[in-house]
Amino acid sequence: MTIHSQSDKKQAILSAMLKLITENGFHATPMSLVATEAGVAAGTIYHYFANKDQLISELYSHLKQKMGIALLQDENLSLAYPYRFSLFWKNLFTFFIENPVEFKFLEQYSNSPFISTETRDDNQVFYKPVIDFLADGIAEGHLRPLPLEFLVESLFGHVVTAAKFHLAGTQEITGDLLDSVVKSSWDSVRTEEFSGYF
Amino acid sequence: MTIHSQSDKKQAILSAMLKLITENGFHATPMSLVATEAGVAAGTIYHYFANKDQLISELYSHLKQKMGIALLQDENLSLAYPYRFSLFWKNLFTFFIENPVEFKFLEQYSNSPFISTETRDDNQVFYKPVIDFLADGIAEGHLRPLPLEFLVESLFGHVVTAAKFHLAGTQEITGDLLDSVVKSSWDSVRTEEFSGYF
Amino acid sequence: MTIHSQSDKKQAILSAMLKLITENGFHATPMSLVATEAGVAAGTIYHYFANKDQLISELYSHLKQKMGIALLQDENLSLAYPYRFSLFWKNLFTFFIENPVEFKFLEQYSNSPFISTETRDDNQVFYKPVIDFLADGIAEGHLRPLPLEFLVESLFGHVVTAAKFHLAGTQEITGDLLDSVVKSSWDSVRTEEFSGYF
Amino acid sequence: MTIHSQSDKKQAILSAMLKLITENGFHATPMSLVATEAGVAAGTIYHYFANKDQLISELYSHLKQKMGIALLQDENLSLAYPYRFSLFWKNLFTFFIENPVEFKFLEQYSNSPFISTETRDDNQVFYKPVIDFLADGIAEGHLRPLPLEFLVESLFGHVVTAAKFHLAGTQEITGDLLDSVVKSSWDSVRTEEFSGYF
DNA sequence: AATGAATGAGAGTTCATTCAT
DNA sequence: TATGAATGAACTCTCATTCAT
Repeated sequence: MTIHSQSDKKQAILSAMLKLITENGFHATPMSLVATEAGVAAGTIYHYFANKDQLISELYSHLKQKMGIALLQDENLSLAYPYRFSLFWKNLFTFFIENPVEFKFLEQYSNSPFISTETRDDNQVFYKPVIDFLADGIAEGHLRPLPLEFLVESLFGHVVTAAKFHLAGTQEITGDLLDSVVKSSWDSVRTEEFSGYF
Repeated sequence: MTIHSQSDKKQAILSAMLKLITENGFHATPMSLVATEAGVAAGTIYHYFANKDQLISELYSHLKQKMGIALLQDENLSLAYPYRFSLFWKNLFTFFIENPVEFKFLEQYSNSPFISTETRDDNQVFYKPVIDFLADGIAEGHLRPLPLEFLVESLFGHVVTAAKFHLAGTQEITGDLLDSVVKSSWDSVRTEEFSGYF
Repeated sequence: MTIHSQSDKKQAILSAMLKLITENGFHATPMSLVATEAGVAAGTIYHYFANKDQLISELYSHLKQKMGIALLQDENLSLAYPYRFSLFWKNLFTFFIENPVEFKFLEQYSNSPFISTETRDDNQVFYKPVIDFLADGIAEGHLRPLPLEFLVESLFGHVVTAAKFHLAGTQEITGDLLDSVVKSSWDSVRTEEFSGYF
Repeated sequence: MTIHSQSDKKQAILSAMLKLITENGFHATPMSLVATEAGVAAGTIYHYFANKDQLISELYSHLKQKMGIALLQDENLSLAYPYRFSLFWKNLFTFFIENPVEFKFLEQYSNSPFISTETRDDNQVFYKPVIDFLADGIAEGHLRPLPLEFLVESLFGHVVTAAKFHLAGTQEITGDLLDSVVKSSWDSVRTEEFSGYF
């Protein structure tokens, strides 16, 4: 009679690493501690992951995918462009503030040397629908003709900044304030045509 | 005839750490390597810095100050609000793209556990003039009444995103594109009154 | 087929430390040398002991206990007081000269800053029967009414001095000389009543 | 205008080492700390002492000599043997309790590997008069015919034990108690002839 | 004589990883 | 599959000692 099923253990290891690395950082999170927190033996980790970097990398991929799914939730192609924009924006924002630990991990490690460029690129697939949505927005004159990749990073940055501010705890971003913030983001990319929205 | 003056050595250590930590990350930058790169003995580092954390912390403070000075360059109180906005924006952007290593370090460590909250707070003084400028902007109706701290982080994020894109090398942000990007940032915070600028 | 059982390794580490520290002293006994002498890897020491101080402390406790057991050997409550005194005295003396390395360690570290007051106190339990024996001796008029703790230290000192002299090798303390030495010690604490013994 | 004269500095270094090594032990007393405590530069120590071991050794010799002088104070050859015995005993005891730091140092280092056998032997000269006194005591039938060196160590041990007990602070050894303790020591070495003294 | 910055070997300790069970 | 004792390279940091000034 074991406490963990096989995939339970893998999940427990990932969760333990997520929790510990977010709290203490990479170099203050020894594998032995991950093992203890996950309730498995140190050696067991190496049945599921080749090494520490692989574990981090897999955790990153896992969370990136989770984020991609959240981003696309309730996508509705029949909505007007600004409303679709708003939906994606709020989807991402909601994912961040409802998953603060995951958010903090992604914030800290997306640009760190622990995640290889290859790993980063592999996980872009989950965002393709939104990138296409933005490309269409430029093509159809809803969005300014800024370089697409810049546009993506810029908008992503807006949501991140808002989520960090919200989670800092001084002032919640909800209701009217949330709408103002989305409008602020939208105003930075929309063309003249859409000045009336929101 | 010595090769180093006293402050030369301290500076050499800071530079070596900046270079190595940006390339390899904190935990892949042993003090022995810093010593070699700086051309000093391992023990010498400990004459100037109490420990590795202190060294990182002092490096952070040093660069934050340098960034603060660059931000305020050519400040001109007689200019119209949007032009002052544009000056600060471009000052910061220029500092980032002209000091890519410093930029990468600040990007990577500003929010990391290696920098204590105290160290972070201590270094906010250098930015006070710009924060006041933004607070005035809201008070005088040039900027939207968003929470001041959010506004600060949001605008800072715009410059960071632009600098990262520029440095990625695919497409330079200069000339008209730079103006478009500044306008995008400005449009996200300005009130209706200023729709005509840029 | 392994060379060491689990407790073998712990014991090997304790023995190695005992040998080396007695020969060279604390600060000339690096952990790496202890590891080599014990036939284990450096890291292995830290499975059994939290740090060097802990290792010394545990060694001390171990030997104090061993000494306590030797001291009480063949205790015989039906013997006359002076003969019980003589038994304890010779028990301790024999333990010292038969375990010269252990003796030297205890000599060198019992009063050193390496052993915490707490550790020292914790190990007094092994000597309680003898301390009671001495307290009874005063109460019953066999021993002079000197402060108990002084009496204990004084007699302990006699045995230590004799053992050191014996081990120095110039002249063995056995036979008649041993009896003279025990008598000397006894004469320093006995009351008039017992002037005839030995 | 200097603060220290030449020999002042040497003395300051010896005093600083004595204080620090007694408080913290050898391996917790770095030369840099000795320099600070003595109010001199680290390098200056090496003008007066070849190295750390030499410094310890010289400190040891210095204190042994001081102890020898104290031991022989008020020596009076015309006194009866037991009174001369008592004088030496109390001289040594007084030196110990009036110089507790020096006493602690001598206690801790006399038997440590830091003091070479050579250094130890060199300093025996200061005690020659007392050793002769004891040898005479045996020859003349005042003292038991125990090995001379054993007698010396034994009596020395008595004084040390008493001084340690006194300095521990629980109970002072003065007045009648001091007399009892000297008598205890005397009784352990005197022949029958002297049973009436004290 | 005196300084103290600089040295660099070596200390204690950690921890990713292995492997016999 | 799971264990966890064992490994040993590599880490941060200390400190006795030197030497240019």
